[in-house]
Amino acid sequence: MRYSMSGSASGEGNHDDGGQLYGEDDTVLFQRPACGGGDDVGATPSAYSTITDYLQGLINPAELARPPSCPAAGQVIFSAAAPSTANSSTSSEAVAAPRGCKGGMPAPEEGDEDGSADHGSCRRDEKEQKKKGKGEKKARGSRVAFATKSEVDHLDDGYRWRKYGQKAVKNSSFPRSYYRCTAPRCGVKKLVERSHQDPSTVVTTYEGRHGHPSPVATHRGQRMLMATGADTAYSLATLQHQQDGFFSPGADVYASSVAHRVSEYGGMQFHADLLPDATMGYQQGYC
DNA sequence: CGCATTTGACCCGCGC
DNA sequence: GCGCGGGTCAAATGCG
Repeated sequence: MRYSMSGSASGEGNHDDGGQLYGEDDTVLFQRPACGGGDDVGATPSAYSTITDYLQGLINPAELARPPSCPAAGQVIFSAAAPSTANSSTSSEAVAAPRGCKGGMPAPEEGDEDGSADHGSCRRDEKEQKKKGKGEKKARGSRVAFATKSEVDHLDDGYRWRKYGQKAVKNSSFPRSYYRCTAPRCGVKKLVERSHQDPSTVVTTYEGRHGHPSPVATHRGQRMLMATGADTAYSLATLQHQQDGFFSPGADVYASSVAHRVSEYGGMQFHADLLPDATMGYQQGYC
């Protein structure tokens, strides 16, 4: 409960130049195109337009793994990253068991008890096991990255996260934060970092899938209400623009504090180079 | 007091 | 084999 609702998330207001798609080394930088001249929210958004959607299992990473023919406009940029290695892309979207790790990295559904395991003589073994579990570093489950314009690093996506680490990453002046879902038996992790190319962009990479409902959603009783933060707010704002009435007035109000700011910004970027494992990335509204 | 965050240390994989 | 970088652990600390 310590996580404050980051409804204060807001766009910076500096528009992307947009319209470009260029590579840097092996990376691909997707940048928002003008797409329809300013108000690019004309297209019908995908039903899987938000981080929340993904977290709720509405987005199938396998779906993300293949470029959409024409993604909807004005949504959160996200990319799916198959658990591929730098040298091999043999893994599919399915969670790959860590090499030789006994028991391996527990699947999110199985949970790792979030460190609730008994402390004692076996701690070392546990540690080693977990360390070995890092073997899955290159053979992870599905990863989906979202790039979001936000001032706050940790966007509230409706789930409760516990920060377990922070590291300075190479080629970036911003640290990367590591979060784990606090729900018992849920091993979902997320990495949050700012784009070194656009500090106003927060790249959130989700790893694994929640096997439980969002606490916020449960509390509010509405799926869309799980959506907070600029990312989803942006989507909501987009929906508002379309006046499709998809979400409830409650959700409208809930997100409006940030949505209007984000929507007027409207620019998001996805930096593939922040996601080494990313096999694809696209920005909705690119068509 | 309980829980989350911070932060230095540690481990592992990978490239050279 | 060694060094680098990423990811994780866990004790210390902070906060409500």
